[in-house]
Amino acid sequence: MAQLADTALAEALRARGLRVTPQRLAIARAVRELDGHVTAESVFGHVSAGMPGVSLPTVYAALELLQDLGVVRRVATGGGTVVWDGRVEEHHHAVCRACGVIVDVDAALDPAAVTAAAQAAGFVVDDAQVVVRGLCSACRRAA
Amino acid sequence: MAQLADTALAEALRARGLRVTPQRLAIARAVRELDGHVTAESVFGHVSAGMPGVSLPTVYAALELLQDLGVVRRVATGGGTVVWDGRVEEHHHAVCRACGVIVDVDAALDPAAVTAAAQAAGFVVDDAQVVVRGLCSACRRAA
DNA sequence: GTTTTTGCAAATGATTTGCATGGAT
DNA sequence: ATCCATGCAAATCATTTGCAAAAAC
Repeated sequence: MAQLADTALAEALRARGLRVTPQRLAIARAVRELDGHVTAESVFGHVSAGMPGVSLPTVYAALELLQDLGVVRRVATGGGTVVWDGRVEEHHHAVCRACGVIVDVDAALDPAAVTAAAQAAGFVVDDAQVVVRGLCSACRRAA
Repeated sequence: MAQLADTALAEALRARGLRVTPQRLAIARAVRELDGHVTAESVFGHVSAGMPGVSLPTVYAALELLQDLGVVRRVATGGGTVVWDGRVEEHHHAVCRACGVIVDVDAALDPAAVTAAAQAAGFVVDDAQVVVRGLCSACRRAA
C-alpha cells in the first residue's frame, strides 16, 4: 500500500511538472504512518529516522505542496502553530484550550450555506471545516 | 459607549476577583475600535499610541483574559498566528490561503451535530465555528 | 499591607529566506 | 544540459517566561 501511494503521488507530481524526489515521498509516507495530526517538527523527526539529512525547510515546503495536491489538509486549530492532517475526507475537529489536544469529530454537517456565503464574498473555496474549542475531559478533571 | 463598555468590563473583572487596570480597559477598547480581526501586535500598536509603555506580554495576557470573559473570540484560521475577533456573536470566517485575509461569513448553520459529537468525546464546548479556506477574489485575479 | 499585574529583558519556538550544491528530468 | 529541489545557516517573527518594581484592592 505504501508502494501504491508512492506511485500515485509520483504521478500527481509529474502531472504538474514537479519532480519526484525521495524526500517528498518520504514526507508523504511519514504523514500516512504518523496517522493523525502532525506538525512540521513531528514529520521531520519521523522522516529523519529513516533518512538522515532531510532538512526542516524541505519538510515545510513539502507539506505545503502536499496540501496543493490534496494529500494533506491544514487543520484550523485556533492555536499558534500549523497542524496537518493526513485524513482528507471531510471531518471536523475539537481542540482543547488547555492542553491543545486535537480529536477528530465525525459528524455530518452540510456547510453549503457557509461555503455559498464565502463564494458570494468572492472566494474560491478549497475546504470548509468546523472547529470546536473547549476543555477535554482530562483537563476538566485537572481543573 | 466606550464609557459604558468600560464599566461593564470592570464589573466582570471584579466579579472574578481580578483587578481593573487601565491597561486592560485600554486593550479591550482597542479591540473594539479596531473593529475586526486583530492580532496581539496590532492591538499593541493601537494601544501604544494612547498609552506609551504598555508591554506586549501584557497584551497577550489581556487578550487571553478577555477571551475567558467572553469579550473576544479566538479565530481559527489554520494559519500560524493567533487572531482575535471583537465580534462575539456567532458567525464564521473565510480565510485566503494566499494573502491571509479574513472575512466574516454570516450564514446560519446549526453546529449541534458537531458540538454533540465533541461532547460525546468528553469535551466541554466553549465555541464552534466554521473556517472556509480558499482564494480571495484579489488573489485569484493575481494568479 | 497584601497580592496581583505590569514592564523589561531574555529565552524559546516556529517558520522563512538566501544562496550554493546536488539531483531529477 | 537544464532547471528545480535540497541542505545549510542565519534571519525573522510570534509568543512565553522569570523576576523585580508598581499599582490595585
